[in-house]
Amino acid sequence: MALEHAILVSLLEKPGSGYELARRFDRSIGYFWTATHQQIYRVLKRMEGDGWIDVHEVSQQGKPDKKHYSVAAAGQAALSDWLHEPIEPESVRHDLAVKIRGAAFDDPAALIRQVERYQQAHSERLTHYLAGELRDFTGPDAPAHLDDMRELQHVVLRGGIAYERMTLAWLEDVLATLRRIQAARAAERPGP
Amino acid sequence: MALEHAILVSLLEKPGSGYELARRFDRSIGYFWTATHQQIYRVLKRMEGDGWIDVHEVSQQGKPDKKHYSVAAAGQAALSDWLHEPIEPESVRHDLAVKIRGAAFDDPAALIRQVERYQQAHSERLTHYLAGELRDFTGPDAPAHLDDMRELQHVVLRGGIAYERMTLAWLEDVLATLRRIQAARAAERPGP
DNA sequence: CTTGTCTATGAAACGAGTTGCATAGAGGAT
DNA sequence: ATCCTCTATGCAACTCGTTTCATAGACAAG
Repeated sequence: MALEHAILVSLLEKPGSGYELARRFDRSIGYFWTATHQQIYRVLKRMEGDGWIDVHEVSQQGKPDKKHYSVAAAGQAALSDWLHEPIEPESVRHDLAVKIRGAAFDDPAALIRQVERYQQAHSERLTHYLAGELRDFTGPDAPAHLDDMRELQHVVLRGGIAYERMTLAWLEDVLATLRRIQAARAAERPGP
Repeated sequence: MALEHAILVSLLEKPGSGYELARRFDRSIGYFWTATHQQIYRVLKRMEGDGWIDVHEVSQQGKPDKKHYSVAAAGQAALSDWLHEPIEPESVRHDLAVKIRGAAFDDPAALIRQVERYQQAHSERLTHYLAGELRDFTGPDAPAHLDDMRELQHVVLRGGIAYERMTLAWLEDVLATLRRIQAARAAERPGP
């Protein structure tokens, strides 16, 4: 029920087309809210109908026409209302936690391999976040004075970085636990 | 697509009825995978049809009859297959991150209040996790030797604890940032 | 010259998740 | 007596998210 609001924020940060929004949802905003182009186009249409956003069609040469969206007054108001609502607890859905508990009833070896892959993916994501932070917020090219918008983007990014670091530390714990169990089982039923 | 698997794990840990599962999804398993009783009953029916779980109806006195489920061989196999699949990256959906970035375009005061409430909710959850850890895994009443199942439950709980601690630290950062912005705006446009 | 990628939008169908409602007896509270 | 909560299951309607397919021109690689 909040994709609308994520789109409003993204359009306030920078107006653009549905296509452009879809690419942003693969990057910055997308680290905290995923959406496919299908969802985005559908919701944009509804938001336009509700008067939350304004459109104007832009003819381009060599490329298809695009619809340029920007936030209307009603959209600003809707966002403001939403910001005043209580923050709902995230609805969690962690495959990994379920799989770890499932490993008690199966050979842990397969899961260990998957956790190692997962660990690498998170490690890469951390590297990516840190590069982005250096580039946009703390590096030599970053503006000396950050405006509110960028300050807030930065604190969200810091949250992502903290999350990745915490996850990587925990994954070490998980791997150690899985390997300990694997070793204990091997000792119980020794091979030839 | 993985509620089936969460149910399989929960039933392997302890067989029970749909109602009992629904309550577990409000507690232990529910911290990593949420589900309502509606979803659970629907999926249980499908799993029964697929031969993943066995049922036997239990008459009770003073209470409605219940259907007692346990995992069948086909269910064990399905879980094993799933554990061998790659771990998919969590699909993230953080209201709070979107709201923080939205605060650039609105008065931060309202959001500050909501973040403070949210902080308290996470603080309570951490306390709750720590009490559970003491009770079930490290306290005087905990069994001296933890079996694999409980070892793995414990490492998942440690993940939850690490997550809450990380979140609380980050929320302090968020509040400091929001307050700084609020103060800067007040200084720019001073009141009477 | 065919295949593939990028920009740009959209329809249609399906599957997952949410919300509201219904039933029904036991037991406790006011 | 009446209301509320707990146990226990389920239907129906709805919204949200995912997947597959379609169009269409520009441009680069092989």
